[in-house]
Amino acid sequence: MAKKPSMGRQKIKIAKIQIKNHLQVTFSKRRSGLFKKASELCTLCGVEIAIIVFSPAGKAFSFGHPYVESIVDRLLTRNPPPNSNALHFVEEAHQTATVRELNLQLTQVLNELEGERKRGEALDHIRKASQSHHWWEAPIDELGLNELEQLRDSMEVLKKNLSNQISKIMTDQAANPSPFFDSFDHFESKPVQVHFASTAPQLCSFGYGHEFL
Amino acid sequence: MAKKPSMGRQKIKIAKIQIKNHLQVTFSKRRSGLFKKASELCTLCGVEIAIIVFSPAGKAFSFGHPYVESIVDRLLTRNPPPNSNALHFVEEAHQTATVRELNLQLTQVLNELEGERKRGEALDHIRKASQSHHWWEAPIDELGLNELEQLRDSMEVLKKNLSNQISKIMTDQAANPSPFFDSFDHFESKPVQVHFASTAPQLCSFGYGHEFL
DNA sequence: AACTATTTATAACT
DNA sequence: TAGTTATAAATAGTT
Repeated sequence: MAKKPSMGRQKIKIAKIQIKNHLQVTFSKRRSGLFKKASELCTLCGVEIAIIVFSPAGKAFSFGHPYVESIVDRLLTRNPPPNSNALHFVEEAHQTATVRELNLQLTQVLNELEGERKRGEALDHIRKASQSHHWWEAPIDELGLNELEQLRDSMEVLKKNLSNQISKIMTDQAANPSPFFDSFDHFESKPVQVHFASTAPQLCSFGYGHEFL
Repeated sequence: MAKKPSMGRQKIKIAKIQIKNHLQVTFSKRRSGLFKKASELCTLCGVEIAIIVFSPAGKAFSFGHPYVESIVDRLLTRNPPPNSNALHFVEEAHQTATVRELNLQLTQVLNELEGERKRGEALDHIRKASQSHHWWEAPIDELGLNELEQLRDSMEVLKKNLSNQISKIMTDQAANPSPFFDSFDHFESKPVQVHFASTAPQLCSFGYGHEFL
């Protein structure tokens, strides 16, 4: 008549579940939980929420209050408050300006993204390279400007070391001037002036999502 | 020394919160919790999720993995609007669609940026923690002539790559009358579909959401 | 799907 | 807005 002492809930790492069966169960449970949370938030705060989920099998699940379509449409059209009637004309008049503004913001953000991405990848490369004996063969295609500058400066140091070392060795042998090193002077005075504006006026990043101001 | 016996979490009824201040706090906390849950579900099950929330004040919050747009687009593709084949409709809505598209791009780029930024910070942390000096500044005293020559050749290649990379970046930054469209060569730009008054065929209701069969 | 031991989220308060 | 604490709610492992 022993009771069954279940292990109860165990702490898990938030990483892709490998066991397929387990994954399916977890997906089902957590999707249900997510929708319930959304439903409660709707009721408690009187807000509109839309959730779209594609299952591992590619099936679509959605939650929407009042409707998924209306909320998606609202986001896309950027319906501010319900007084758009009076503002509509003005907004249309400034359509071009708005587009231009958005383009500017988007460009800035894209630059920022590009910088961050390259930076991350560069760091990744550097990390991997530091563990390798052939670090100098690491591709630099995806390095960002900052990394390239850093690399350039570092290569300058390395060049000097290398130059000294070769000279030392060459002293005992035939002299062999390398045109390669001369070309480095080209980069010496290269001004680098790409600044990434860290502004995203319309959107705010936070914890797990984004806020449209 | 009287202790401080907090009431702790109290059970609440799932109904519209009346106290405005209280509602704001609850909204903020639960929205955060909802996005976290969504994030975990994404990671655990490798699924795509988009969430759109409009606050009581009408502000838009969104969560998307990988992008809100791609998920919305995927849902719409599966449930096509009745007159989606009308080409002139796209032209008619071109202005609006552009704004919408820009907003969407901005959203997805910001999502991406946040991820990259976190990743970069993490890598940066790892790098700083693991090494105090740069690998490329390592002494080369112990290298032999063959290795030095190999190194020199490698640097030749690296230098070319470096040169090309810097030139490319400088060119991109310098000559861009319309940075938005050029910048978006990185993304596959798809035609914007704007019309959501459609029905959702093959829709199944269950617990808190819907399932598209 | 049902059952619990636990973890996690969060209501009330600072 | 951000912490703290006690408690409600969600859920991982199991049946």
